[in-house]
Amino acid sequence: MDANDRTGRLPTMSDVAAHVGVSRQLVSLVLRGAPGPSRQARERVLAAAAELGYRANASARLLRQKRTFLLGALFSMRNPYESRLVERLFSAAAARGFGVVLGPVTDEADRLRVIEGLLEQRVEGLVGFVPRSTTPELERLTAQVPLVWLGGPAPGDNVHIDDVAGMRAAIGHLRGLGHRRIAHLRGDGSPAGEERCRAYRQAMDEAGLSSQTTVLGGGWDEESGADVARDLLRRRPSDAPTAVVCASDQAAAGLVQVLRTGDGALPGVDVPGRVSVVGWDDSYLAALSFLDLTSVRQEIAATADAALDLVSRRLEDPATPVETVLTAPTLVERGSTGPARAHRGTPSSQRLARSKQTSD
Amino acid sequence: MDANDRTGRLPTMSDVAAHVGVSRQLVSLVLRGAPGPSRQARERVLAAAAELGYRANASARLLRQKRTFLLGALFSMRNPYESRLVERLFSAAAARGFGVVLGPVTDEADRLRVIEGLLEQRVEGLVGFVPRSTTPELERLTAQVPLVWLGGPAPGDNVHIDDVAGMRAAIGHLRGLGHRRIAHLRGDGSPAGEERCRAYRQAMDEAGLSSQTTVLGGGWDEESGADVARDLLRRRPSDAPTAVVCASDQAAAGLVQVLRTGDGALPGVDVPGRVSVVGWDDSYLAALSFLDLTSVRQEIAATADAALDLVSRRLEDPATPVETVLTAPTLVERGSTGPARAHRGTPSSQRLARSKQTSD
DNA sequence: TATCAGAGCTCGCGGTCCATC
DNA sequence: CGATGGACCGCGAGCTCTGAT
Repeated sequence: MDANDRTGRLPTMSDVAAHVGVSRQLVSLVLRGAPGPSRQARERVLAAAAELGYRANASARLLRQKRTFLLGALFSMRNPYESRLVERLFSAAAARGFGVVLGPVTDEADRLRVIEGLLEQRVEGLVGFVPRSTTPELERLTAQVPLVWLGGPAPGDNVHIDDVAGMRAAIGHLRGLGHRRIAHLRGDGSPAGEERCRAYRQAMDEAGLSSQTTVLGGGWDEESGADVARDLLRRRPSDAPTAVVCASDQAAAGLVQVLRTGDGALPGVDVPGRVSVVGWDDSYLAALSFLDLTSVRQEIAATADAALDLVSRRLEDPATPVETVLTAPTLVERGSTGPARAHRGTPSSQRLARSKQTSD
Repeated sequence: MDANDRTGRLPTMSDVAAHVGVSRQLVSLVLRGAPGPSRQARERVLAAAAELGYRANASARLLRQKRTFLLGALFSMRNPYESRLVERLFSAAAARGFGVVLGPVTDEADRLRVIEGLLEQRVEGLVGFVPRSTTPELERLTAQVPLVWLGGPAPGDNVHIDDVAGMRAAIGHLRGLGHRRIAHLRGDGSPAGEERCRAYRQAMDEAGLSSQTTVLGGGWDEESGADVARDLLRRRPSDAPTAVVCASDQAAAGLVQVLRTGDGALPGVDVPGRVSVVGWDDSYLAALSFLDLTSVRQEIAATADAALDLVSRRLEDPATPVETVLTAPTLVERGSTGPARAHRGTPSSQRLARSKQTSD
């Protein structure tokens, strides 16, 4: 427990070996847990290593080994869903004997530099969230390494939620509650947003509700939901959707809060009494007691596992055909959806129908 | 633009050197941008490197160099504030010639392994968020490397917000609006939470409001705020605080939303009409249009810079005395705080005072 | 003499540092 | 000044060597 003497440098395997009076290789074998060393040798080496405060040098190990068993993760730390998934990627990768090097992307232009950094660390593959847009440089770079895209459709291997199945589930649930005017609060213009919007249209068609198709807003965050809410509050009930399927929980949260609270002179309306809202992701937001959002769940663990399966396969056989894995969503039913109301009463009678009001 | 030939291994400096017909060292000098090589040599080497698709090997460089110029960041990816700060740490460190290695902590027990991983990568110092609790192993480990704690008081170098100054600003603001019954929605029992709570008491004392001191709840997240809101909604106005200073924006968000919307049979109340709310951090939540929280701002950039200053100083001189840097907070005034109302009217007259109500 | 566990030796991973031409 | 040769960072792969069975 001497820690390292203040030599300014950490002890190496040679130091440990000298301390015990054995060869450096023996120390290496012991510390790696490799077969060979005798029980006695093991104990003495481990004791010496602890005493000297030995700590492996990752650079040296990585440099020497044929493979690094490292994967890079390309994501935004600002996005809770991405962070969660990357967290999960850690344990899933560890279970397969891989380490994960984080590559947090800040600006879109930064992406290239992050990838270069990961490649300099000799990651064997990449798992990353689809960029809003791509560039020739990006494509050239990503062609050099096995890569699986997450979060939306992309050229090459990719894993993302089955948007159509999710929309079918959400819209089926709402139909069962009597809704017909079911709108979609869309994400942005990225491939992921477009895909989800297409899925909404398709699911509405399949449900025989083509004529009710309405796409609102445009954005993933709370503010996008809030904007749409203000729009809806201005409409007459007969002119507004009775349900909204959102592209994200964040947007759903903004939508619900502004719908309930109102805005300035606009009085709030009840959720789900007047409008039912479905979120997307089933993030922690959806589970908050005061939001209690029905949400289309993306299984984070399943997505992470599928991504690693794909990377592993491509590492083993670079010629394996490109694959898209759609993960199965599940609808988590909570309190933000409820029966559709027939709009026959006057606004005032509706107002009385539910005795919730804001005092003061 | 040949990319690397499919030899299975990336080209090395030797390959580039051979391709140009010069020595490996010259290539090294050119790629490092070191002085020495002639203009001609530079161009030819760079061209060859691009042609062959050369990419530096970080492990080899780190292994050879005397110093790594690497810092480790210990944080939770689930915490938006921590993630933001670490993001900022990246650019701030880069400006000083340091790289940052991320060490995302998941479980508290995991912390040790994360630190060990960073030390194996030979980070020269650590910047980390204070743990909820400490252990002997943790202390032994952190004693081996220059370390600056963030987010709360801790033994050793640390940088965190000046809680007392923040509380003074918040309470002063509220006093100016006529509030006296100013409560505190506290964080958890961690050092950071305790410190902020102490600061609240001190600031209340200084404001001559000792008798009005009230501490509510316990937790940083939205749900903690929601719980406190439900408690407040049950109280008679004369028995409830007219203002609440929260330990976090997240808690403030939960508080405001449940206060406004009400809960089940409990009708909502107006914010800031009935209760003023102050958040803490000035995170993106505070700026959301429908929350619009007055909040005590923690300057992320200033905190990151101060942390790097401290680490740098300790790297240069390990014997420099332990230091605590308190960053100056600023109060960002928004719409969640307003004039205190005298509670002389009847509840019904109060209800009429503001014509916001929930219909349907 | 053949076998084999246990330990050691040599080389080199891909760069940088220093001295030298 | 511009370029080079050699040593070396800390470790792991693969082989050799030793002595006991």
